[in-house]
Amino acid sequence: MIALLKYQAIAEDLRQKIEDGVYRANDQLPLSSELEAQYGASKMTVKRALDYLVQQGLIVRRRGSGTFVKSLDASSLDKLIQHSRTQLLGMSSAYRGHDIKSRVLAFEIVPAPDPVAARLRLEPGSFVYHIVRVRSLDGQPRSFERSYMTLELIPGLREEHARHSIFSYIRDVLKLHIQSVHRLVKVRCATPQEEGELRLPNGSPVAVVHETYYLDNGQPFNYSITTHEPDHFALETVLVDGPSAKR
Amino acid sequence: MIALLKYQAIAEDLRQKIEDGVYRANDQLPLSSELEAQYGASKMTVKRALDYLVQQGLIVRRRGSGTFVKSLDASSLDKLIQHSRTQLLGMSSAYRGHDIKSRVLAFEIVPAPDPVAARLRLEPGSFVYHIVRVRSLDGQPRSFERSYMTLELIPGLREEHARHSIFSYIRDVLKLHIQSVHRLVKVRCATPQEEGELRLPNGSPVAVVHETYYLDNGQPFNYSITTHEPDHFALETVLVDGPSAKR
DNA sequence: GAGTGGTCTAGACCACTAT
DNA sequence: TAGTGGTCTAGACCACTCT
Repeated sequence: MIALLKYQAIAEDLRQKIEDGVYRANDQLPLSSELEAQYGASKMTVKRALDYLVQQGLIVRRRGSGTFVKSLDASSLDKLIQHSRTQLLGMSSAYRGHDIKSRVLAFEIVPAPDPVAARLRLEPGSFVYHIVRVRSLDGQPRSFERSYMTLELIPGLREEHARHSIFSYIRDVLKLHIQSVHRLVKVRCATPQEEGELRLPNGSPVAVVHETYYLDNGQPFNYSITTHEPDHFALETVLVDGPSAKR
Repeated sequence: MIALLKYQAIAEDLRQKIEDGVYRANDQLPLSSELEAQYGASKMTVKRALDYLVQQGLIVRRRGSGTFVKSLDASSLDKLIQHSRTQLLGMSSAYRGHDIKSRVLAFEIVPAPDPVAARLRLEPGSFVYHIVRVRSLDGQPRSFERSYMTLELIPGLREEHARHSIFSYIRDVLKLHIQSVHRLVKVRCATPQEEGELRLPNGSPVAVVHETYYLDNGQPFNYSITTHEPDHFALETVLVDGPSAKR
């Protein structure tokens, strides 16, 4: 286990207390000054911890009045807590404990098609891995993924990795860090191929997620288009208003 | 115009420079120490400004090596910059300059159905506004919205407001602040009513967005289910990995 | 080892809410 | 006016990268 930063430890502790019902919906949290004393932390550090929970959608802060647990129903609370733990993880980590299988339909090296080259910032015709997989959860096909990865940035990738976790190869073997993912969600009808692979009825709707993955040096290394069957697809986000200064 | 906080002003200035091409993809930004001198700001404040840009997906920071503009293609950059400006705004603000119309199909006060009462944290049977609207952009129907708002929290709402902007009534007249939105996206086939209102072909796929809006006191005041026609629906998000301390 | 960003502190001062 | 959270600073010290 990796040691937590102080503000993360404070946030984690408070999150646990919210999860355990020590602090309930609408409760006021201890004052900042009390939390500072309690955790032996400075004002900035406590603030940072609380900001983290605001970002995750669990609490609300109001200048002049206090910090409160959001009025959430049990199911939303559960989902938020789950969600905050699985933000940037691949499917393999997010669904730990389930039986995840990846069937590899294609694993080849090809010149990048133009739109792919643009997104991966490659010279037209640069070589990329082209990987097509069907991913199943507990035996049921859930998503159809077509992904393009820059050959140069991810050397030595094998079909073997595609069958398990490409991300663990990148992280554990290549020692590279994924910094961020840019995601675009759209909707359309399944193609005949998708209907076949995902065992969908004719004309079924699907969610199409376009993702570009970036390393911590700012380079995109993976562009993928993933089609999700509609019954289990659900994407959650929390949008929080920022500070707005001097009205 | 509202005065910007110092870190926001710095972030804004740097964002503008990225947009203007002063800093281009893969460029290294000035060192933190140089930015501190340039803006007359402390280390923490500069860091906060840069964190803001990281959050928006524009830059990448690497301890020991520097801060760099992400390697983005022009179209992604445009979208990100647009996106960062329209995070929490309603449709009316996000599409300023376009012709937005809301046709109100229903505006009534009813006892909250159970699932709605749960999400709005109301006693079963409490009264809520029930508003159904079709929203059109430049004359084309884009979304079908069914929304439930807590009567008690939003007094005095009239059909008139629903035809224009409910949010501006809440903000400007009631002087309430929207703190956050919890959003869930799903996919399914359009219902016959949706097909009719959105002028969709039979069996068309639609994106269904469930949103719960919270005030800055932590109370949910609006639960809405919005169906979007598939051709123009596109939802973007940026996920960024957090700090990870002491490996 | 020299240079980068990251965390944390202690405290001054500001903005907002409640009463 | 008392009490809340928010911003910003100056500086100590830490963690990582590069060469």
